[in-house]
Amino acid sequence: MAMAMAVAPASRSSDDRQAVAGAGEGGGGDPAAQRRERMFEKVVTPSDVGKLNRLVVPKHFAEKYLPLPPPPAAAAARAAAAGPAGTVLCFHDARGRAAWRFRYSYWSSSQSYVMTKGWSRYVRDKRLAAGDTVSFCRDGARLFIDCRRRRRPAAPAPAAAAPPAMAAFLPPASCRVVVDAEEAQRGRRLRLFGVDLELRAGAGAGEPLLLDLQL
Amino acid sequence: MAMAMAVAPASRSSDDRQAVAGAGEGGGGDPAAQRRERMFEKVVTPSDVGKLNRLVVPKHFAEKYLPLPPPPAAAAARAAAAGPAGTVLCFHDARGRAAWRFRYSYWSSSQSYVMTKGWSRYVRDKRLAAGDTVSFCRDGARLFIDCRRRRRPAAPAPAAAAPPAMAAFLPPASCRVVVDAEEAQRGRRLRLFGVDLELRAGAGAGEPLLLDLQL
DNA sequence: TTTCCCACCTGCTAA
DNA sequence: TTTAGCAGGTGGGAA
Repeated sequence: MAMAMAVAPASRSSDDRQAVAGAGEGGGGDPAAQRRERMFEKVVTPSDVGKLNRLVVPKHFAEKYLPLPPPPAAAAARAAAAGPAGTVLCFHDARGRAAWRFRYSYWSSSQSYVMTKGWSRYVRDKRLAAGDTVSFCRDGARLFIDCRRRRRPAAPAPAAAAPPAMAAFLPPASCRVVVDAEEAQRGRRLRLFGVDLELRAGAGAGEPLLLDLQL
Repeated sequence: MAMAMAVAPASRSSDDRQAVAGAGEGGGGDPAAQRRERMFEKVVTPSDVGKLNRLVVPKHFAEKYLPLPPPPAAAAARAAAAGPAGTVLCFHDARGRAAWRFRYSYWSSSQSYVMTKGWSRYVRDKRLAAGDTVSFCRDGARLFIDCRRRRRPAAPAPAAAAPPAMAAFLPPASCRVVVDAEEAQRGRRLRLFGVDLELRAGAGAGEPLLLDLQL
């Protein structure tokens, strides 16, 4: 994955629009928002908003702002094996009255801190896309979450590059759809002339799949 | 996924060949087999025979035939947290003298009943494949398990299943195109609404490619 | 290391 | 429309 991390402490740079309380659309001039301490923000990766249903929290931010009781401490957890590891964090929506509960835990296999359960709902409800930014703040013990769109909305969807409905009957050029192998293995869906094409590869695929559409 | 469940109580319908004791190949005319009460059978899914090492038992059959002490009862199980939940069921092989022990438990997270430990060995030893059928019977307290191959050893090329040109405008049911991995690697061509689809897989493909066409 | 196993998790979909 | 069921996943621990 060639995506740059692009994680930064929420600095007060000039282009840092509504990084904390959303002075633009939702927050109005909420004075309470002024008291919120910025913790960190992250430009989300494709994986963060994809089917892995988890947000990787950069380790240094995680350990600074969201410490977890026994993170690398592989203590005797057999006795208290009740329930999944980690904890549940409740974030208030910086722009509304909603609250977002995320399971937050440490994955020793990848040595990373992640938000899992609940995260996919946030991605869906906020329509988060790769390149967008999520920011985390706090006011005392109260936690807040906010997000904002990336600067350039980017090409929406290469595959959906606007094939006009009538293109099928007036064949245009040929086009090629390259499906990343990893994506393909998880189930990739294309839409062709109003028909959903779901493509799945076997387990061992190593190279990208090609779907040549000769129109 | 558009996979039909194809689970049914083992009824004595006319096409229900060798549903219980395998009168065809193995069981001969075993009179003992006649006393066995059919419980249920399931056409196993790719997951049931794959790397998840578990068989999902349809809930209504599980609750009817294989009740579990405290299934939805979220009783105080903290005290006796020793060992995994659930129980162990012992099934006699309907065709032989073997016995198969499966851990059987309830997963509250997915609200489903599953056979876990021991199941993968059965899959391996019987060479179970997706689409095959496993059936469960009993004679009093004795439990039996049997399996049989799927009827059609897999369609050679359902791709040519003649989707009429106008089908796109009068949406029929959904159809599934299964492309053999080896075929796919050599370059497989489909024709959809007059459009040639050339499909190529990567080098390492191990399983069949699926192209679900949901019309 | 690999495989199995356990207890979680979630999107899709049919009812 | 909402929801229960389940197919298809995950990380982590044990063997």
